[in-house]
Amino acid sequence: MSAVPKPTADIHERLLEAACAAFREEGYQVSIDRIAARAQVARQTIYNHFGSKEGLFAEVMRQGVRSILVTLEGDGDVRSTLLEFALAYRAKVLSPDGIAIFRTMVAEATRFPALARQFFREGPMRTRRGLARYLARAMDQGQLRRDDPALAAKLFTAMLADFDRLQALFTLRRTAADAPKTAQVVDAFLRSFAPDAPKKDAP
Amino acid sequence: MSAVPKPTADIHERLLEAACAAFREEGYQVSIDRIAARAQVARQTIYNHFGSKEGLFAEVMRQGVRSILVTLEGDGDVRSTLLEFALAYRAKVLSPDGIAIFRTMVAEATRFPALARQFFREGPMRTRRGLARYLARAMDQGQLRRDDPALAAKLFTAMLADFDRLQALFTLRRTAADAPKTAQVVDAFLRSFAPDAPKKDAP
DNA sequence: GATGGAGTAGACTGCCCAGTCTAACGGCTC
DNA sequence: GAGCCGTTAGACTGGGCAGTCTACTCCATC
Repeated sequence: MSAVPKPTADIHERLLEAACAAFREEGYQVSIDRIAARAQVARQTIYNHFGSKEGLFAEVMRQGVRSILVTLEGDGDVRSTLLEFALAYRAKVLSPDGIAIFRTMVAEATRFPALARQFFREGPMRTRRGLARYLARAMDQGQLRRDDPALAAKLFTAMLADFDRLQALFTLRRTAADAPKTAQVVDAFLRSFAPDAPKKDAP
Repeated sequence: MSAVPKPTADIHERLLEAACAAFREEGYQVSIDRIAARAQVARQTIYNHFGSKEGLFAEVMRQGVRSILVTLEGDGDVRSTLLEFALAYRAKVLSPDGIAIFRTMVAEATRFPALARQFFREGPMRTRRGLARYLARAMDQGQLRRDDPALAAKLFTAMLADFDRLQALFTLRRTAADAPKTAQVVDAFLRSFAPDAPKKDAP
């Protein structure tokens, strides 16, 4: 099995996976040889498929950001919709993969400025825009106080991830992304963006 | 002046400064030779002073985290105290230096786990604890709703920095840390943590 | 069974780097 | 002026790495 693991077609896939794991564990400075060994592939094969180390890295990061994306579906009430999103968002962003991709992209942003911008657009910005659209609708329907939806989305995602991400990045310990904590954050957000005054159904 | 810039005593300082700038601009992988050239010093001198590249790096990062710290003094009302803190905090954390130190420490946290932990303790944790103490007092005095001060501090610092920091890290453009935006965040925080109900002086 | 495409092993080039070592320099004190 | 200390320039060691090149092996197709 270790002698003949070559269905010859999905070598590309295998290579991407190996490179992904290697870059996550060791950063961009991992050597091509180590990636090749990991994928059980000759070094030259990597150059055949991706042209250069930079090409491989770019492909891996583009794939990585997609794997972290979270979308939100809004059918229930605002709180449960936001809570569901919050749980999924934290699960992705604080996962070992999410932290590793974040770390690697931060580290290499100055070396690959275009890639870093793309990462930002297709990661944080995309999430924020989707969330802002939802919040805008909720504001229109009077379920949230009228305010800048983009600002609200920024603040919400910030509250969900920031401190725990710092902790994971620097202490290298996985953060316990437990549901009660997440609910606390959702409620703190809702308190700040609740509709102005309950004049209609309260005295 | 460039031929004899050697007061022979503060070579140590000059070295630290040069290393600081070099690490910020190029990351840990900057070569010792480049740092030496920058400080106009022989390579051997670096080893005399710091023992190794790692020793120099550790010293630079420890100094860096201190330079970013923000303390808060609470004499005025809550809002103006928090606003003052918020402005100072954003100015430090989103400054080119703040972003560069953050980037470097994130990138090297796996190589220097002990240093990264120290960074976290003496940076984000310290700030959060100071802020939490202040918030706890404000809660005791009824100026803020009773809640977990540590959580409130986490959320506040998150709202202040997170999204703009991402933007700076990935797009490499400096974020406009303008005062109105900061005030918006402070007010969003205060809305969420305002005292429960104005039962005393309102009907 | 010849051809060609994809993969492989490994040698090789050219480069960079951390850290050590040596010999010399300059200033300081006694 | 002898001795010492910190500094300096540069050679040197030992190592790693990206990317190229060559010679070879499969394997599928025709």
